[in-house]
Amino acid sequence: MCKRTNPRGSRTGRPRSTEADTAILEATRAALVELGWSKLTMGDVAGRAGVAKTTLYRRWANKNELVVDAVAVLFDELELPDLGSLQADIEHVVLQFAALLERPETKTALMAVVAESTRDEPLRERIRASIVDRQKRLVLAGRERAQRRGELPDEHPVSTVAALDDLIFDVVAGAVVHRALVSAEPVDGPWAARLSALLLGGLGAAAAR
Amino acid sequence: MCKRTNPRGSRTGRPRSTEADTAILEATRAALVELGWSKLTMGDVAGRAGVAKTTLYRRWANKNELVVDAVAVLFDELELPDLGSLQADIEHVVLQFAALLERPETKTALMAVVAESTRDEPLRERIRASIVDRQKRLVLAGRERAQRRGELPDEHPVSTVAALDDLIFDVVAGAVVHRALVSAEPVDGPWAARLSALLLGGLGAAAAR
Amino acid sequence: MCKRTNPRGSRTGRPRSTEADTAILEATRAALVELGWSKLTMGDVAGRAGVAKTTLYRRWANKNELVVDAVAVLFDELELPDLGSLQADIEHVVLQFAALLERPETKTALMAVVAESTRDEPLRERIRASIVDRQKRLVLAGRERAQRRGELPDEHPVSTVAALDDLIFDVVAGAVVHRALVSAEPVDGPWAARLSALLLGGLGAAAAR
Amino acid sequence: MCKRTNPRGSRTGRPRSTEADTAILEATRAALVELGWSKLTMGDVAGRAGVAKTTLYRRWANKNELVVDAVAVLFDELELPDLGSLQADIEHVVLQFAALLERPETKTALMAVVAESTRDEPLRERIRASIVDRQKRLVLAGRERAQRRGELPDEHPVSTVAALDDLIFDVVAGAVVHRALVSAEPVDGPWAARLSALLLGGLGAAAAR
DNA sequence: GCCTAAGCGAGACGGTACGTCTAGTCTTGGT
DNA sequence: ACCAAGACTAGACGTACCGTCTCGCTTAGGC
Repeated sequence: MCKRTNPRGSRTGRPRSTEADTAILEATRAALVELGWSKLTMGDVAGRAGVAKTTLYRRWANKNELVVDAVAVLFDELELPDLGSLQADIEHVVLQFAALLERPETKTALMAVVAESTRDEPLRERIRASIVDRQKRLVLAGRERAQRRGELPDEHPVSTVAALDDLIFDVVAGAVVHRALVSAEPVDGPWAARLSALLLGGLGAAAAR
Repeated sequence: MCKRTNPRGSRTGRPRSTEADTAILEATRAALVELGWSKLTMGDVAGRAGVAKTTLYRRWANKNELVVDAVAVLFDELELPDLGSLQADIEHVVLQFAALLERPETKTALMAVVAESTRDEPLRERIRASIVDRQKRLVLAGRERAQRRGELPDEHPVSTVAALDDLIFDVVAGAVVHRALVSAEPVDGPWAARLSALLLGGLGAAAAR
Repeated sequence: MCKRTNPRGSRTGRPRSTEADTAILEATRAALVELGWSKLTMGDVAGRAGVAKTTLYRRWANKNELVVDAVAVLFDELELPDLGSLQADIEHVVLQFAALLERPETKTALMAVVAESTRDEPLRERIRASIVDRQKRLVLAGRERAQRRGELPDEHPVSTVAALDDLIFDVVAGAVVHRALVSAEPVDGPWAARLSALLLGGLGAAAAR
Repeated sequence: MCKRTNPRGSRTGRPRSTEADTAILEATRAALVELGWSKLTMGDVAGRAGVAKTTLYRRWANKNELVVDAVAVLFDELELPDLGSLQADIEHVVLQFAALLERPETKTALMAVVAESTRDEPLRERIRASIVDRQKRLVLAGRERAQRRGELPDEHPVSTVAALDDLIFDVVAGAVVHRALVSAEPVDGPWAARLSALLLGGLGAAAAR
């Protein structure tokens, strides 16, 4: 999560304050809400957290890594309750994800750190570990549940299944992000319904709605 | 494109140097390639273009607007030749778009300006006008061509058609961007084939590949 | 005085603000009075002068050089009016110099920059040019005047005279500084009288007072 | 020398390490040689001494007091062997003192702590006790010896004698320091001879050399 | 062929944030 | 009570950019 010099935690010296850890992450989210990514400053975060700037830099190398850690936890809120059909499950997770992207701390931060990550391999890895891979579980769970229900065939080899999971993930997440942040149009029930229809039956099915 | 004080263009005074215009945009793209979005500075661009900083600010209000203009023209390269089937057309445009996102000047700049735009309405409008809406023509053309070919039904009301165009746009563009920049996996032929199968026939069809 | 990139002053670009120059030097002296050398900060000086920190650094490389320039002008106040005898002239300049060293902006700054100069050759040169050599004129004038009065012989070779001037300078300035700042005893009329007696007639003469 | 909480030395608890005391003072002198006053840091001294920063602060209230103690001992090297005449004694002590001021640990530290002391009364007192007053013994001894030799009259009242001692001290020490550190000229045999001639016989005598 | 308004390169300006450094204090566990 | 280690607050450092503002000079229309 944040850098520790000693592998198994040093035994000597004053230990890091865990209160500072949480105060900093909360302050970061608050600053994101108020200021957005580009106006967020380390000094401001330190001030909000009641902490010296050095305490931030002792834990995170730079703004990007701090923000990734601060935002990552929000993505753990996403859940996939069994609503009885794949269609309903998809619509539900799409709306949940859209609600998350509506929040000011995520909408500005997510794109910004992804943008930075195109030039910063360690940051990309951190994003993948903290955010991206953690959400793939939703696709996995949904697909397996649909197979159990018989909504999807399950005789395919493992590699095909993995490729399909990746595809679904990129399509759903990408479509929602693009709709919400690039097109800047609402991700609402009808749109979610059209998207899930497209996924289940292709363009023809989507057009029929 | 860039701000002109007088509505119909002032008749008096020294006219703006068009050489400066193009030199600045080229310098901006070069700086994006070398430095990426976050390390690009106005002073550096001015230096590369052999131009004073004032000359930049006379034309663009800030870094974001300059970068949008510098990058926008690249998106006009996208074309949609008739390859005989909707499937082929989709795969072709997906690969074209992916190639564009591979270029360092686009990959870092696109996400960054979108991130900024979440807090900057004029910037969002500029992005929409310069980049987003310009690419919707591809969806429009592809969908109409498919209808002419009989691959898609065409009796739907206009509003439904528009909503479908928007959906396709968000799904295709979103999926490619997400795959390329977030998942950081290659957008290659097989993946494009799977995506187009999904669009045409839904998950079942995609799984069959 | 302060660094100028172009030798005879660049013709191009916005010229340096001379108001800023004087405001900064005045602010520096005010800060020295209030805070002393070690608590004086560049940011504070900038704030007092109503100027950005960069404007300070554009003119002076560091705190030391700024302080030397700010304090140097104070030393130009020293004068050597003809009081009729070498003894009176010496006592007068000693008391003047002591009054200067009483001022808080000089007393703390002078020793501090001299201390720094032991590790910084350019600074030593600046001190010599701005402060030290400028005061040697007093010794020169006083010695010549005494020779005209016949209080001192004048048939010596030039090199001997120069060595004597240097000696007098180090003895008088050194004694006053040491008395005022190291011994921290008052430099008053009686002490000045004893010192001048010593200079004129040696220990025996000083003891006789 | 350094602070002890209990007046007669506490009986309870672990006693302070005397090895640490000497290691710290040696490390301080070494750091002064390498870095000079302004770049010397407490952390660096602690590191060199193989000691925790806390251990420094347990003994000295701050950097200045530590440096005064570290340097003070060097001044105890000064001696006043009987060379047979006042003139020879003066020249000898002048050259000794100059040699001391040549050493990097003294030249930078002495002026720096004096500068600090202009704003710090306890520090001034510590300097006086540790350094200044300790050297006055040389003046006292030299003057008494000269009186015994008959080189100086000895019928003066005590107050006059004390004032003369102070004057000699300020003149000699001040002149050497000023020559060495401000004028930055060598304090060599000829200069020492001129200075002692001045002291013994005044300007006329000094000019005659 | 002048006049004049705007553009131009250069670079100083006020501001703001950066990431680093140091001072001096505090908190661990261990001697 | 001491010690080593190292985290802590506070705040200055010097640098880098931003976007604005003079400067003196250039350039092309309109007169």
